[in-house]
Amino acid sequence: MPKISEAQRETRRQQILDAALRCFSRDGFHNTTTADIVRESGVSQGTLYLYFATKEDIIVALADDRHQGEAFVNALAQQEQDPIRGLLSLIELHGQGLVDPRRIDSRRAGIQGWAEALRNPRIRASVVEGISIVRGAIVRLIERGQATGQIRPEIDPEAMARTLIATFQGLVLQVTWGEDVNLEGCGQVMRDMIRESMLTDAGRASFDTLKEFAR
Amino acid sequence: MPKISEAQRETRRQQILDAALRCFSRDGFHNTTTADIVRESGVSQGTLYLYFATKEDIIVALADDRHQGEAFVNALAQQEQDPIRGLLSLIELHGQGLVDPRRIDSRRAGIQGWAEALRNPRIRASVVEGISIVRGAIVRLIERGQATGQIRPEIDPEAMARTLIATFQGLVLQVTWGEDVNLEGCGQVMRDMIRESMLTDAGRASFDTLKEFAR
DNA sequence: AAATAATGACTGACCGATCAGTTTTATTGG
DNA sequence: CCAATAAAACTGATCGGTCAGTCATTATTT
Repeated sequence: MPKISEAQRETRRQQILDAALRCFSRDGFHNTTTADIVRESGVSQGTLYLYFATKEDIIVALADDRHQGEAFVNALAQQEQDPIRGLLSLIELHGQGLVDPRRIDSRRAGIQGWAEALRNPRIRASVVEGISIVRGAIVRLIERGQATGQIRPEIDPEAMARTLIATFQGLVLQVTWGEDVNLEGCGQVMRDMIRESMLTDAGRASFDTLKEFAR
Repeated sequence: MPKISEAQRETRRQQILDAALRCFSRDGFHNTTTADIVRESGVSQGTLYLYFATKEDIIVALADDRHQGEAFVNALAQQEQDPIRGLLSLIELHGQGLVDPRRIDSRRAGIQGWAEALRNPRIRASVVEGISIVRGAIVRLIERGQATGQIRPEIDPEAMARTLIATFQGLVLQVTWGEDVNLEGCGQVMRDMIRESMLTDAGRASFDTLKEFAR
């Protein structure tokens, strides 16, 4: 008979994951020892292994956790009536995540995960899945915009979505390295690029009414 | 009296670096042991430490080596008479590097370096330096284009350069993870974005005459 | 023979994972 | 309500294995 409830167990698990995220952000996956996570989380060495079979499982669990936020943000964007509005809000939300100081550890560990994804199939699967969620959301918004005549029909939604995501990924890198990025300027560039290369006249009309909203 | 010439010493050094690059690409920095590099390069454990004081020094040396190629490519782009042509050739060259099978190890180790740059000041310095070389080249091309009236004066060269570099970085990630990226499509998107959002009518005239060249 | 280069067995430090023992708590029986 | 009990949770010292870096010795060249 279980001594602790499911909720208690989940709390404990999160406590370990939170500590691990801080450690990974500070020292990287490989320079973080299980002893570090134990110290940071306050549980014992043995307890750690009651919740995760291996150190790698902790990393994978953190990678999988990221999907929740992504799925939420995308659902939000899909709700918008106007697909242009959906696109801009998606960009806006990702832009906010780029500078939110509460997400520093998440960004830093995330980049570690990008490197780890090269060699670790479980992490690659998790990373690729996360991106495909966002890409799918963008593709759907673009297709809706093409259906309403706001987005040029010759645009390839998949290629456009990948390119937009790539830009965000690169900005995450540069910002997280601590470079002095003029994010306001880069956002302006991205919005200009979208407005000028992606939208029809009708789309630009929508875009311009949302300008102050999307800034 | 030295038994080997400077050239011999350099060859030996490169032999170690080449082996290390293959190992880092395959296993990552942290899962590569000095014994692996020794096996792959054919030198002895002791010799390794005659050429590099620490394993970290090998990583830093590889990071620094990347600048040579970048500096060369940028010099090439600067030589172009027409700044639009310079920009497109820079993009073209980076695009080629993205798919060149001979550069797989370099791309994979490079991404490892991006993660490592978060915690290792020497690698961060090297990575940031490499990017600033490319950024500087793009900024100069844009400024020249603005001087000739081919590029819109309201464009912020720094922000534009950062955004373009960010896009490439993200594409490097996606391609290197083995995702099925439609690079032709993404290139089309990028060229469209540049043409529509960055260029004046005069600039577009230049661009269009180069279209077949740049494709 | 003297200086430099190369070698590879070795070592001390460290780390992920384990497990025998301890504590906590829900349930049971009086 | 209060022990008694047993199951589950927790603990932390310990261990087998690994690895970066060393150094006494050997090889090569002038």
